[in-house]
Amino acid sequence: HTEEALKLYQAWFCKVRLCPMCNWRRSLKIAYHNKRIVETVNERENVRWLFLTLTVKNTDAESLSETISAMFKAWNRLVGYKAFKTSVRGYFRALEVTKNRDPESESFGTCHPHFHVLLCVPSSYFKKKEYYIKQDEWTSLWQKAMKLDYKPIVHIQKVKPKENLNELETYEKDFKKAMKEQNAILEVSKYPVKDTDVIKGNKVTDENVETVL
DNA sequence: AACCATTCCGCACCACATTG
DNA sequence: CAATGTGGTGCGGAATGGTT
Repeated sequence: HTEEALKLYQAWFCKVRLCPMCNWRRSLKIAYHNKRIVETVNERENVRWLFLTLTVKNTDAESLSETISAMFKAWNRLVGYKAFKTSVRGYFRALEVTKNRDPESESFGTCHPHFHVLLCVPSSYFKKKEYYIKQDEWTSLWQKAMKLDYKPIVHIQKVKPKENLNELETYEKDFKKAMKEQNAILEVSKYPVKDTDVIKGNKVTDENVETVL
């Protein structure tokens, strides 16, 4: 349904999901790719970019792989939904897994897999009712796709458009900034079900964010 | 009819191994 | 060494069937 010219490069980091070095090397390659794609698309099409983060509750190490494959399936459902198809013209999706390394924390050792998604939407996304998807709707779409019995933490924000297309780095900066902000939000966010599901900040998170773009 | 879930299949990509 | 083969994974379209 989406035009091929707008299809964003897609990748999932490292088979050994928790290996920071593999992720790091890989992400450098992908970052370079994405920068070029975003620039090219901006030259040809009048589009905006959104930054979406999809999360689930923390999981223990044993069920991590199940959770992740459930997330992939859920993602496939999500992109099939009407709302998504009409509003989104392309995307880049990255899986990130962080681990709570704070020995003081109740949720010490639990894993926190989540998707970071760069969405390409029409420039009229915010104006047209048939395009715009509110944060609540993103949340319920993700909840439905994941078949969750709780409200997942979902965050969406726009990447500031820069007129100046020559500067590749502007998007890099904006994207980094968006990631940092969203991770800051994740760090202080609680899931309503249990307080042991609080996501605590840790060094690994910051490093991963730093290296994704 | 519209929307969504599910399954199937071919394809692309990648890591790794084998071959010439 | 490069070229080629192979298995695993996810994508994406088609088809099917269920639900409203």
